[in-house]
Amino acid sequence: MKQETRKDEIIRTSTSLFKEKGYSAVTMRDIAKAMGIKAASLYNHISSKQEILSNIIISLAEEFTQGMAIIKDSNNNSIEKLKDIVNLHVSITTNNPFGMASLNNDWMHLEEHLDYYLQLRLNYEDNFRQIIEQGIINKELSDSNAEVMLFSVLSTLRSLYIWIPDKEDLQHVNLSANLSNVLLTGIIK
Amino acid sequence: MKQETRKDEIIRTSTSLFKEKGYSAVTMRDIAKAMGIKAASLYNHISSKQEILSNIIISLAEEFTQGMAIIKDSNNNSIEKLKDIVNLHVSITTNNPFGMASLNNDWMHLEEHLDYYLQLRLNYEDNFRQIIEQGIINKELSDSNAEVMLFSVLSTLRSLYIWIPDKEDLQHVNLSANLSNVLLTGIIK
DNA sequence: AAAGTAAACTAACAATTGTTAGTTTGTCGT
DNA sequence: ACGACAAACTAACAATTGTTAGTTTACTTT
Repeated sequence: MKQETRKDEIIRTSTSLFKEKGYSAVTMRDIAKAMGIKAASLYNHISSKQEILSNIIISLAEEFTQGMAIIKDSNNNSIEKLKDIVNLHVSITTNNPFGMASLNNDWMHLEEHLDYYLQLRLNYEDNFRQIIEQGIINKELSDSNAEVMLFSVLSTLRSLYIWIPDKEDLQHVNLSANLSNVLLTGIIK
Repeated sequence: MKQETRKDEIIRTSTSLFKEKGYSAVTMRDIAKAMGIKAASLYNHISSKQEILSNIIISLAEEFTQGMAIIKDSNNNSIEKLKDIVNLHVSITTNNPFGMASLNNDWMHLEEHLDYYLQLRLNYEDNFRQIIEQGIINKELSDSNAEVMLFSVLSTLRSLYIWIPDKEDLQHVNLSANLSNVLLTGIIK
């Protein structure tokens, strides 16, 4: 663990503000005030407001990409892979729930890195879809619409950031297992 | 069907812009330009930017509240009620997918009506939770964590707006049934 | 033709935006 | 004590923001 630089501190503070009001509604003066300094001082450490957003989003997107690559290439069956994906989301979201808000809601304000982000996301979704389709072929998953399955599971996983900061009683492992169960086997008895 | 007033037209245009960039990033001049008029002209029909957002969000929130009231008071069992809730979301989202983006992402920028909105939302979630808890008591639903179930199902339903405009091949009824199936019985064979 | 009205316009405002330039302050190794 | 450097500051900028005031345009009703 490297210790936190001033730039890291700016990013951490901004992340918290962005999740509450969204990127566009947060001003450089808001960020500065939250750190007890003046807006101009921020520019000793970062080059633009954009850069803060890129740092938050791209690093998270790359975490997902890397996690997915490992899961995809493993020798696990489809169901185990899906459980790993759930765990990946719970893990990343627990470490940075506020950043996940930006990833979900503010990605369209990326300018320079927008194309790169979209590429990562598309790739992630494709891998996810392939795992589900393989599960159907292997008769591990029920033979209903793969798109509906993908959408349903991914929607829940993407919304974790709203929920995780509030429910600290359910720990990591427990939440991941519980969620896998609900997503995979449903809620009906 | 009443015919569309100029104010309705402003709201409709704004709804589309808000879903693409979010409320804060859309200017009155953006809205005006999209309608082929000048920003000042908008004020012949609306009193503020705020009013546009309130109109979009509050009307949708009230639709959900009314729909939930009917479902709650029906004589259906828990599973039928849950299917009705899925159908409610699919129905409202299909009619106004872009408005659902504001409901999900821009509610925090409500000023005057923020408290009212939060009250509607809390009430909705409470009713949803009670239906799930009753389902567990009746042994219609499996006895796992009710909060995880609520979160999982509601997250998927709230994300429908991202998805519905793209997948027009799956019709209303079909999507609703398919989604109910996945949410209730899971994806495992 | 006159009057009324809905809905557009031009021009401007005060406030706020991201950002830059140049300067001061405090801490550290020499 | 001295120089270097990181990191804060003040002051200002050009552009953009939501909004207002007053005016013009084009129909419709009288």
